[in-house]
Amino acid sequence: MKTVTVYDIAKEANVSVATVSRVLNNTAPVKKETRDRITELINKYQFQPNALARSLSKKETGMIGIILPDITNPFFPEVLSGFDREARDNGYTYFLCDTVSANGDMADQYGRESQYLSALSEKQVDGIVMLGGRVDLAKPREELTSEVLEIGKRVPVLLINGDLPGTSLHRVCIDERLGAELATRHLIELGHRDIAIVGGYPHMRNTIQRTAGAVKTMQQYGLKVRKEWVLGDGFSVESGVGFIRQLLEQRERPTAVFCMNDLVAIGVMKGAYKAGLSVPGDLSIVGYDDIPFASASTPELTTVSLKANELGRTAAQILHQLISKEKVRKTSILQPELVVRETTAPR
Amino acid sequence: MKTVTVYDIAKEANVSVATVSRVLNNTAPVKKETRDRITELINKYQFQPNALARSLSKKETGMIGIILPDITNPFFPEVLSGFDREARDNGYTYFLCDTVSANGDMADQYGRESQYLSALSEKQVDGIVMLGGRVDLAKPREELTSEVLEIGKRVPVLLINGDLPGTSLHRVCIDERLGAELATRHLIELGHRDIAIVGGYPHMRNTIQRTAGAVKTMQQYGLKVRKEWVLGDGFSVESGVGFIRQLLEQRERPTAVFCMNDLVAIGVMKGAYKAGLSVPGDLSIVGYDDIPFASASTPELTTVSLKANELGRTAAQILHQLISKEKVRKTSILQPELVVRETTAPR
DNA sequence: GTGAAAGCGCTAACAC
DNA sequence: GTGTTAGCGCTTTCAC
Repeated sequence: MKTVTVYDIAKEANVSVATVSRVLNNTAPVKKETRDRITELINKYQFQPNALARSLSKKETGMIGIILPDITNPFFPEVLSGFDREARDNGYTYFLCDTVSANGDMADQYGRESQYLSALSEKQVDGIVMLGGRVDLAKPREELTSEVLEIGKRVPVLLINGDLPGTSLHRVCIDERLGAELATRHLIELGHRDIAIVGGYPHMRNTIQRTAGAVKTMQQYGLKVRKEWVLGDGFSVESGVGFIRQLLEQRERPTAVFCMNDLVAIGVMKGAYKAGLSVPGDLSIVGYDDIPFASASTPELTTVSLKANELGRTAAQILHQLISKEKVRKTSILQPELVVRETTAPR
Repeated sequence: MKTVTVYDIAKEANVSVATVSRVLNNTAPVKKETRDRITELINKYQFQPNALARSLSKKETGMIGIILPDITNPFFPEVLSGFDREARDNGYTYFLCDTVSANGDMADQYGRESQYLSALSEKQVDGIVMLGGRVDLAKPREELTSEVLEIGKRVPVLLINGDLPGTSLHRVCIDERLGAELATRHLIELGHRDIAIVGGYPHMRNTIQRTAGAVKTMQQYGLKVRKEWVLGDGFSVESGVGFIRQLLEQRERPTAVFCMNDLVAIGVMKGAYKAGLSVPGDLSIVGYDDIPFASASTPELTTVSLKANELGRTAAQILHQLISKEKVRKTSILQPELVVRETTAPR
């Protein structure tokens, strides 16, 4: 079953391939009569132009690459979904490049990012968006940065909620500090003075910023930030369970805990239950991200919405503008929002 | 900044493009000396072969398309993650085609599937996998089927947990009936006799099969299946909340409920709490899918694992074989597994 | 309004 | 071992 090409259509229609191409792309007027003849043949043979050939000559593919760490982390599908919608509407189709997921082997995460980066570049994608992974690092190694910078010269690169110091790549972010402030202030206004801050990784920008926001707010209100109530290393449910256990082992206990993300918050909640505490009766908990589970748990989780969907949507818009060579400002910052639900209560 | 091509490399190395191509693909022996010279230039210019051109001439792209309804539904990232891992290892990169997500506009879901189907085909993907959407329909419209069949003639198509009656497309599935049997039997063995079956959509194959499995099992044990305890139309948390409300309004109440998926189960659990019931004290609940949240909730959800990850992994394997023109059996069936956690207890 | 022909960048016979 | 050259299937000047 030979695949039919513009030549086949052209021949049978007694025109040149140029004309076929013209009706295909509506790129120049064609006499209605010939146009109809061609259209008919196209339908007859179910002709589908080869996108590879087209892209090769047009030097644009309508393909985008999106590199992220783990689609299994519910935060990412949310931004992806916003991104998808917008990108789709603009006629793009995208490669999903997951650098960790499944094998859970973080070890070579950055190596995999590099592989994808060059694979995408070879595939001539029109644009690349990165989130998580190296762009989350507070101090990425030099090569990690320069590599992206190099790619960025050939194709638009957009960072979501990340940065690569010194590159001035385009990025769309959430105001992380503000999010943390919102959460902390909420707790304080409920009368809490003994607040723990748990989760995250000290080498990640988001953790640093969120922690800074929380600490600053507590200090503004004259609250003391206790070292032993600031626990790190983990973004998972399990780590959350561990954090609350550590907290409960101490002589003095906090009455509220601000978690670096919702997964940790869920873990903390689980751990609290197992320890016989009631939430929010004995312990108020606020998360961060507002993943779907946040509203599915019982009690429903009070959290900070990162506007994941909007983040993705905005990213797609900006990337599109970048690809269209429109002027775009380097950094777009979205405002997070506190979502008060059921895990927080007056002290 | 002109992009460098094999010609540039060839010229500077004083060889022909053929030789460059040879070292690029290791497709024929090249004298070490010339090889080194070429390799050096490749590095010097950071030369990256244009995958479009390569694919155009080789007639293979290393690209796969995967069409699914909603990446925001936690079941899908799980299978995607298994798929990703395996596909990546085999050198594929894939387009994620989400047909619902974000806008939540189910209305034109099938239309979007069609669009993606032809977009992928034009992009010359090496294979396509479909899950959810039309392949979940018990009785898909004729065009929905024939369209896929048509595409299937030009490129391998694999269905995950779905089918298109009369097409004999390759597919990898879970034994849905068995899963439902496992769940139901578990409940019965705990002493429950009043079991409700809630969630799903009557026009979907999985719902039909799961319901059939549950009903059959109940009958085997001589239990009565009450019409008013079989509630449909919904796979969401909200629908679950609605189902339990309906159940509790009735004069006689079930002591256990088998849910069509975990989201519904979570909703049922929420609703039960709001109504002042304790789980599993007053009501045992079992879900279906084993999404990550199933083990994160409190109490942790007893559910049937669909082996989502394995489903994805297997799909990638089989698709690879299909692409490599190896012999593969049409249907692969995976066994589900009951995961007993905390939402089920003796009557 | 339409055609001829030169690319786009790579691979793969085939010849030497 | 290496070079020549004809594709792969489409777009796009430039003529007419």
